[in-house]
Amino acid sequence: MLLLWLLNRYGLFMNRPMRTRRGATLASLAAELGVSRTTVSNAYNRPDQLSPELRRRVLETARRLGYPGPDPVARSLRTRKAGAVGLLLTENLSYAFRDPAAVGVLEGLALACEDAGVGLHLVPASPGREEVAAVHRAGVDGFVVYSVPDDDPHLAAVLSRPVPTVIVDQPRLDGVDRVSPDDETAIVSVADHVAGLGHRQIGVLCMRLGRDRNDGFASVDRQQRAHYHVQRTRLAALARTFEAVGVDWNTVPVVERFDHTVDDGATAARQLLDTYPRVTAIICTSDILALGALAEAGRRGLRVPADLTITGFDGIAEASRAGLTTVHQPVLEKGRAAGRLLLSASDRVKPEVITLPTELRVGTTSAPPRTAEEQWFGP
Amino acid sequence: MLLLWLLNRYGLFMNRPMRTRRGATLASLAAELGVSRTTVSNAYNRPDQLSPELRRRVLETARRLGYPGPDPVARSLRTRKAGAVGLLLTENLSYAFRDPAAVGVLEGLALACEDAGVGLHLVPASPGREEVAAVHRAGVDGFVVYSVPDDDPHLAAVLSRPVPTVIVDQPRLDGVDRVSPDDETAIVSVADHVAGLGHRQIGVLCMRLGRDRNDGFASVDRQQRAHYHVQRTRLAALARTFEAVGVDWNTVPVVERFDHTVDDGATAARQLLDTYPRVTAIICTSDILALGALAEAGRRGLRVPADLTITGFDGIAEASRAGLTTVHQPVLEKGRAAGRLLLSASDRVKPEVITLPTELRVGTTSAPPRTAEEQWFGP
DNA sequence: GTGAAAGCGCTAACAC
DNA sequence: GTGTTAGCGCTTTCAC
Repeated sequence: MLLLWLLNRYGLFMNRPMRTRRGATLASLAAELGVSRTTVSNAYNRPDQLSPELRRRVLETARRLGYPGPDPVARSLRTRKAGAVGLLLTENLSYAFRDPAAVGVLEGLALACEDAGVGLHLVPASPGREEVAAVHRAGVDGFVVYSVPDDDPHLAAVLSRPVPTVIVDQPRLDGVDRVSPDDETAIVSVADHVAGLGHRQIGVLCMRLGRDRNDGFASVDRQQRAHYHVQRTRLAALARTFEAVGVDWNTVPVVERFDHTVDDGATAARQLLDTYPRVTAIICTSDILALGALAEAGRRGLRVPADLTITGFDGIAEASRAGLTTVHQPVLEKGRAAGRLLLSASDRVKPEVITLPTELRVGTTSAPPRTAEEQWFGP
Repeated sequence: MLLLWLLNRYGLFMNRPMRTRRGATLASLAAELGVSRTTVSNAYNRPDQLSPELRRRVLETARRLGYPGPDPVARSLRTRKAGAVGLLLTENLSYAFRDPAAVGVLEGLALACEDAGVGLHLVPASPGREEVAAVHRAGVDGFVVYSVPDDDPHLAAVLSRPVPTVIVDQPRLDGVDRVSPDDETAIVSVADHVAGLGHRQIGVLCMRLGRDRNDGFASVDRQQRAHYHVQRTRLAALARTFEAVGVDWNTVPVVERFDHTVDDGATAARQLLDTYPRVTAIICTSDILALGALAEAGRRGLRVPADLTITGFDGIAEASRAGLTTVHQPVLEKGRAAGRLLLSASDRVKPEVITLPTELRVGTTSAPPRTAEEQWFGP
């Protein structure tokens, strides 16, 4: 039994006349049964189109011949439906799977796909790899693109394909569906909160601003030229808000990190505090970085928020556990909305942009700065 | 420009004579250029087969006509290569993405796929859904099946497809490639450790034993009939080890949980301790459950390991952070090995089984039991 | 270096 | 309820 199965599996077991040594096809099944291909096809796809008895015979013969049912690729070619959604994620997977915000999006997207009964095809695309062939090779009905830089070659490849595309977060492209939080409002709410507390000596920790690695301070020029729309927007909004309360943005240190881990957040905070020890608040463009900053503050014996205010962005579970002041965005919903949008794309004609709500969550890591006197003499 | 692009995108923009309103094809491109289809195909797939000049012309015309390159599905049909690996995961994705062990496997698999430049196709298959159509619809070159019950219908569907399959962890099927840790040895090392410390009043927390929900005590019969090979093996090995030191396994409470979360581990521990307060050690078949048990112990004011020994299984990062005594298994390697095995499947003929090493890691959650006197009068 | 012929395996009209 | 016809869009010998 097992032997037969193996032989059959490896295509060595052919009990039907055939030129090649491959398995049975719908045509060969039809021939064996003495019916037309249509009938066999119907047995699988439209059970109501043929008598139960005939259907039983077809399926039974199929089993006997080891016919595994209609070939999905051939069917896709014919029906012009791949039954899968592509996900483009230009990030190390090892990282993507560890970032709760990314996992949330992935999960939401997967849920939407599951609801629709379509597969989720992860396109292999590491950050370094310029190879976009994988995008062209993916047999999918559409793509979800998650947070890539403006000039990502994979994104260009995706857009060149004649299938609907939904971008999550970034970049912002006219004519392309998008799902993203109201980034501007969100970051402004944090900035207002921090500025409102009275902080004027601030520092910023941000994520990668370009496809090139720059682990260190980011000049205003670099900030403005950032290839990542989200970071660019957040920094610009911060600049505007603090300029409005009299802070010269040119004097505000912004530390960039290529990788996005808690450790990187910690080293970024260290770099910031080593050079600018008088900073009273660190605004981070992500919770992950903020958690790192929190760790570094602890290491230096700085009390948060008494000595230092730290804020994040995203509202991941770890952040609320740590009591981080942050902006929450519904990441799972983001992914799910993207999936739904994509799967309903054929119904629409005009590009749609879904903006998700965000919410400032004041935790225990933000407070008014100590006065200069307090700083030197204690409260 | 944008308008043109949009029109083209939605197939309304046809500058070529065509019956349908769909985009250009390789054939239409060839016609336009006055060359054969072969030449156009070569321009994409075998650049060395035609003059650079001609190739340039082809690509240039393609761009002009908005031809997105060879259709991946048609190509797959012709080449009999889908360029994707299917992943069958009969578990709520929301859970799968939260379980570090599962994420590790996923990540390793994704890495292997990335190395090979093939996509990873997540098959939509929730636990409840009996719908196996998605398996048949997936255009993939093979499947990786991650930890499903013996009688999973999706698994049956996968095996009916004429593509190679690699099973990770469970079930154990003759003739099918598999990658799994040495479960037996691993759990015995924990059991020996606990038994060696002198524990005789033990309790066990285990994961789902069948596709039916049974949140509560699991009879020996149920243990032995478990549809999940891994759990069955682990429980059997525990039974054997403790019987060997004089414990009657019939008296050992085993609490089962359908869902696999820290909270479930906590409620399971509560149920166990409420009914069997004299238990001195809780052996858990996963770190997640053990972390829950740890939390519950804290809630009850039980000191670990002074009052209660707790052990886990998997060696996830959270476990080492908590100092949990556990068995570590290389989850990332497991996924990567599965991917490599699958992608090299055509080279082999005989089924291969890869067994990964495990390692007992004694932490700070295991110690000898207090004597009866100590229990009542303190140390 | 280029082209002609021959399908890959299937489904959707439409006719019977 | 069942069969006939006509491709879906592509690659791949093999000839020229």
